[in-house]
Amino acid sequence: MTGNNQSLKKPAASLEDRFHKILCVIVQSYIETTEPVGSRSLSKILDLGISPATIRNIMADLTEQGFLEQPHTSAGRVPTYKGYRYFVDICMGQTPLSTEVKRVIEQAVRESSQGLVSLLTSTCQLLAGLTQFTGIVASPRISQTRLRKVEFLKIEERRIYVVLITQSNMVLHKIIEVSETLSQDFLNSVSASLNRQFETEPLDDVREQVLQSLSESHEKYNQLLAQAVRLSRKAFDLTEERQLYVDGQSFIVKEFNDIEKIQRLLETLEEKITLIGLMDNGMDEEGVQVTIGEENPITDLQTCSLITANYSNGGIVLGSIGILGPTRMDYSRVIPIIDYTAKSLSEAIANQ
Amino acid sequence: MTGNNQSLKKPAASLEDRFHKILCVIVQSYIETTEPVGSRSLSKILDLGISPATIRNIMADLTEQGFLEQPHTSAGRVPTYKGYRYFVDICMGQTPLSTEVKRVIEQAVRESSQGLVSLLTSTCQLLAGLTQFTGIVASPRISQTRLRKVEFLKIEERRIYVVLITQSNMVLHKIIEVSETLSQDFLNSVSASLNRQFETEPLDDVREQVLQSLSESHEKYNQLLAQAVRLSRKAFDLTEERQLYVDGQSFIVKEFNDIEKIQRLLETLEEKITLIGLMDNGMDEEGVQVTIGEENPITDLQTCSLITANYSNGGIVLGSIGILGPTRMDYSRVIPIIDYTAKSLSEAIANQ
DNA sequence: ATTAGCACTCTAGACAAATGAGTGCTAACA
DNA sequence: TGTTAGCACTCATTTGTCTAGAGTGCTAAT
Repeated sequence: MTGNNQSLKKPAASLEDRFHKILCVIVQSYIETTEPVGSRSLSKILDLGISPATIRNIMADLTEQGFLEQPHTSAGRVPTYKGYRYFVDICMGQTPLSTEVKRVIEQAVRESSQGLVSLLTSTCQLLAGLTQFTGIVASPRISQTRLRKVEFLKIEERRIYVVLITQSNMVLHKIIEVSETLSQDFLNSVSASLNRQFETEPLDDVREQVLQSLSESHEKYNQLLAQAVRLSRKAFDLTEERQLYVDGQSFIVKEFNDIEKIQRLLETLEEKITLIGLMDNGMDEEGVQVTIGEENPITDLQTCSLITANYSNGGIVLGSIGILGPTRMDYSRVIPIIDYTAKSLSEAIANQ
Repeated sequence: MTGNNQSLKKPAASLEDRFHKILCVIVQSYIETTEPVGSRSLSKILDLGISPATIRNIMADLTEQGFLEQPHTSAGRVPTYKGYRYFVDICMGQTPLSTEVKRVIEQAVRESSQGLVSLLTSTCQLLAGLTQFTGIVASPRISQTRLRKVEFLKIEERRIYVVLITQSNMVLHKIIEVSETLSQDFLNSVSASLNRQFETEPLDDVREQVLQSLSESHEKYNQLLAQAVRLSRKAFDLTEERQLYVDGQSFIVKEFNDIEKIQRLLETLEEKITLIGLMDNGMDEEGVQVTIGEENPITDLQTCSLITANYSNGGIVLGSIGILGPTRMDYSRVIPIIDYTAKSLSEAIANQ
């Protein structure tokens, strides 16, 4: 799906040098102008003394090979997703980020030390602002993270506020309801014991171990222990309460003039669950991932490209960030932004 | 701005009965069909044996008085914001909510007991889903709420996680950074003392009192107390970190076919700060507030109507919820939904 | 006061013609 | 054999014109 270089491994090998050059220039020109590019203007841009007629022949071949297509007979050529893929994988250079942009990213990420939610929210805003496309941020898969500390805070007779602090100092919190009345002292003792016992376990394993410790201590089974187990089970039952932050939907309108397409895109962006699944697809891969047009499994997004990168802590991938824009976006500009932002975000989480 | 019944207090007094009836039917018909309504069809709908010509005369008068306008000379009439205002204030009945809708609202609000953020998020989704317009929810003005409990949790050498529980059992939390190393024991003693001292104070006053208690205990001033004061000051410096939740932007596309207008609206919805200010405008008023078209101070929203209601706890208004839709929305359908949702939300907060 | 009748206005849609960008093909050329 | 000039052709877009239809405002009759 993503990062597929399928049939096109080497540049000069699979396509003649000129083919290569012409394809790149077509994509580049189309990205700049949004206009289908014709043989005459291409001949001028190339400035290699090749006549439009020759170029027409080459373009016909490229079309046959699936890199280009024509909106209609008498229009210029437009890249297919395969054309963009070739461009991204082979032709494209990356515009290095100016130190100013870097500073903006670092600052934005550093300033929001008000906890994870505000950090992710402002990262999302940052992405949208810098790229001028729709920013998307998926919150961490918490089950993969390791726990450092648990605290229980009784806020009412049967309601307990649970604070979970991960190894990377992320603070998670939830309210749980319990059926029995538990004293704060009891809660403290449970948390103390948990903290000692499970300090470095991935969250997913904690529940398992709680159950095990129950059976191990079978003989000293008692009422309190049972309560502690019930409590812990609820506390760690976080069943992937993933969040998805989206910002800059208005940029979508700018890029598409088909009103129905706009609506479908906005609807898709409101389907958080689908999008989270999509973002998670790239969790295994490193670096920036580019999903172009029809490479995207979600039909409504097949006129778009999704640029994502993971953020992580201590080698463990937590979640991913990215932007959604039209296939004809300026990849060389956007990719470095996503890359740097993801890295800065990872650092910010590590330094918290 | 909102709730203004300016020049039109009594129905039968200011306008003849027939004027009243015709205006109402025009608004109603336009809301249903989205088509400018002409004299002929109106004559049929009314079925009072009044000829189109007569109706034309009346419509001309209503236009002169500013209740109606014509998109162009040969079109039917369309209500102005003043026309809608008359309709909402005087003509309109409210469609009572079906028990099913009520149950949906209560259930949605009740199910999300995972804390305030998720409660507000799902309320917003609920509003969008039920009304099929864009849902907007502003988080509580926390400075107005009363405090019940404060806890400090040391998550790192110089980072402290502060949990604030309000009288209405809302949980607020933030991370603060301190310059000196503080022991968890010390933190506990500070929170214990604060809890005793300020239990029922509005959050805004707490900081004041902390400073006062400092000067009062001037003679017993010591290092620890100074630290405690610094800590508390930071903890309570919440400077209105308001959140705004928006959901269902895609519904905007459905309602407007001008692509530029859509973009401007989406941009406005991304300007959270502006919107929060707008929502806060109605904080003093009770019940559902309707801001129609040009009544709205924000230019880009003047083709829309904003329906809002406050949610509160113990008589104190916390924040507001609402929807944004086109001026020609079905007010009688939407208003009861907002009303009931706001009340349910208030209850949910109270029962937490 | 109400209404019928009529001339008038304006929009939306249909149709045709002109425009122009761009192609594909063929024959000539180096 | 690869390249190019030339030309006929295609098709989207634009412009102009026309018509149908809906609705109005005005006037004169009831």
